[in-house]
Amino acid sequence: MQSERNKLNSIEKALSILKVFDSNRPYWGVREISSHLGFSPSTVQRLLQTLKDYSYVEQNPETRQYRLGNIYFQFIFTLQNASPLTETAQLFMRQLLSKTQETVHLNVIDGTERLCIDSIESSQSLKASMPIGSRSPLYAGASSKCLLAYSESDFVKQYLKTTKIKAITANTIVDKHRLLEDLEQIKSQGFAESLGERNPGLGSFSSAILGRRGEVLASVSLAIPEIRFQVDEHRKLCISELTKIAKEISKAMGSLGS
Amino acid sequence: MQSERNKLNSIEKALSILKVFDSNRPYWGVREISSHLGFSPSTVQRLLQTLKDYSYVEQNPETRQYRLGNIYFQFIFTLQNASPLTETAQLFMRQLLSKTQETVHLNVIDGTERLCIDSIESSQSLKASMPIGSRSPLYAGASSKCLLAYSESDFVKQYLKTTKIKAITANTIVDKHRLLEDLEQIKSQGFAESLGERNPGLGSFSSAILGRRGEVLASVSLAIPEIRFQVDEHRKLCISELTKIAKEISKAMGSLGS
DNA sequence: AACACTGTTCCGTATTATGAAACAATAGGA
DNA sequence: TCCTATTGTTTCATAATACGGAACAGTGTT
Repeated sequence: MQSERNKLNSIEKALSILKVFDSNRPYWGVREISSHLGFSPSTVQRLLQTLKDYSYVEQNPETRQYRLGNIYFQFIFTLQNASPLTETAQLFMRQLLSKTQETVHLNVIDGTERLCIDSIESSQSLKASMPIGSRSPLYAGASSKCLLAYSESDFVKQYLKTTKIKAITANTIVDKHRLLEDLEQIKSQGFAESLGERNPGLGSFSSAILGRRGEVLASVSLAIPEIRFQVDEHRKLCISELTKIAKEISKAMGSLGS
Repeated sequence: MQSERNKLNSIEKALSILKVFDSNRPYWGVREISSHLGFSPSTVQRLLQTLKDYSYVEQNPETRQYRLGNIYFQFIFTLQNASPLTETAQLFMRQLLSKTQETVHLNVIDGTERLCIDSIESSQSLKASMPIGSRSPLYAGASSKCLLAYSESDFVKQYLKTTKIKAITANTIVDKHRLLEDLEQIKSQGFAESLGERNPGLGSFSSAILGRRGEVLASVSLAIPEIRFQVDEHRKLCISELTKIAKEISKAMGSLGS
């Protein structure tokens, strides 16, 4: 792949430039990007200028360095208002928050990862955080396992075959057979559960949202601090409210029910 | 400018294509975009293909139509974790939510509009909503007026000269002199206030976040349903907590204080 | 079966993106 | 103060590549 030396057209170059901006390195100079990507400074400069004109990047007038622009907020706004999923899910997610007082989030499969596409945080002092845009591998955490459990078996097989499971915490399920058993249990009981598979001290319940043809569209989840996750009464409340609301969203999305 | 018929390079064309996707029209076909923008179908097709490779758009395998992709969640994640503003503000915003139980949001000036870049929603049954990415003109609503009040006077003059104020609701301040008086009052009392200037039944308080050189970086705001906005005790609590926290964020951002 | 739509591919040409080099502006030493 | 080593930015001749008309390949309708 990389032997094909930079067979990129101008669009690909522009998009590659946008990709270099991340949390670790939000600010970049022209020549930094140039040497990082192997494009000439003038090319980088010209592309950045265009991207700047369209608000995809901003330039600090003092340091002259570039960072991401504000246009992405627009796209998120569109995604959350135009996607039938997010739109209908939001009402129900709020209900779930008010009933459980725990952080509620919505997740989809993106490539081979779970992607959080919406999140409403608990207002308790001790609560789990789950920012929009956060990702995790599909084998760790209730939301991930739930998405995987309801995926087509071909996809699951392929995924497990090509994925090397790395323990993120001591509780991550690293054995593929145990994981498969877990997926079966999730389907039979209607929800996924995890404790500290990704973050120590953090528990989670998750239930699937299914579409018209029974395919998995997303998973709704509750992220719960361990101290409350262990309280039996609270567990029961969370599980029952969560599964109830997941069914309601599924219905609203056209699912025919089980 | 517009007489220069479509003097767009390929990048500009690609970015123009992305712009057609909005809440009103989230799904587009190749030829629809083609006739909408005046680019040839083959050009649109080729550009969409590239954008698809980089997750900027997705294609529905059945309808073959295109919609926005998932990459924007990544950018938002970066923006919220790499921007010193959002990062430091978030902790304080949560404190403000738990003390007032009202929806807290963070806003910046983007062009000639207020742009909401972060939001934590109240978990009360009756609460104001303020989605990330939402916008309003700089003359309506507490958050907007607050941003304007602390902007450089040259900018304010220029803005008022070039802007035609349209009443959004019956309560929108349409008189420029009254607006200027309001801005003065905001600066002297340290917070902005509005009731139903943009949405009937919705009140709001807002306070400015200032940077090292005293320039306005953002505004933190509370969005409050009118029924609670009118309760004197609650008003006092909200105002005092809001102004306190705005000062703390400003301090954390390097402001020298007044 | 013919038609009217889609999205997609092909291909020769002319537009346009390209990178070396020059320019401009800044900061830090000596 | 001058020199150097950095920046970001502009220029320009040339080579590369983006372009659109036309053809292709599906789909659903008439």
